[in-house]
Amino acid sequence: MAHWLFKSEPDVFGWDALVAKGEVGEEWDGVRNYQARNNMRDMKIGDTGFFYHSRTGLEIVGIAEVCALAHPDSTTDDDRWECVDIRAVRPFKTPVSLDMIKSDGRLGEMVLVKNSRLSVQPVTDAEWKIVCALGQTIP
DNA sequence: GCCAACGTTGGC
DNA sequence: GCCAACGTTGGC
Repeated sequence: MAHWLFKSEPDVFGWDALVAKGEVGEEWDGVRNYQARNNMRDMKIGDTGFFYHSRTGLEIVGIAEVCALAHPDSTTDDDRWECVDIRAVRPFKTPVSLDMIKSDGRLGEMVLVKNSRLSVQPVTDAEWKIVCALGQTIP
């Protein structure tokens, strides 16, 4: 099972908003970047991903899972753009801040550090375990 | 709110 | 096909 990271500005759509969507989850629409789209095309049902608050917050706050495979983005007629649906799984007991990630030598290769602009990122198994441990959360 | 970094666009 | 100009993102 692969792991990912979804970024969102909490002022626009934060963790609480995802939790409020419950089992049905939320269409992760609005992504207009090929790398991010390709990552979503690679996702399988049940893949899990970190939920990261960008711009305000700057921390990973919980774990989400993919509950619908990539499908056309309903917010555009442009058929290049696709998205998955995700739903909240569990919050982190302790949010893991960008500072914590940057100061942990084992996480220096995370895409979040290397290419912070990419809004949907892959996360390696090793990174997944380390961040979950930092967040005091079951992987 | 600023601005560096990045991706995309479009003129040539 | 190159690359300058532009728009957007996100950390600070």
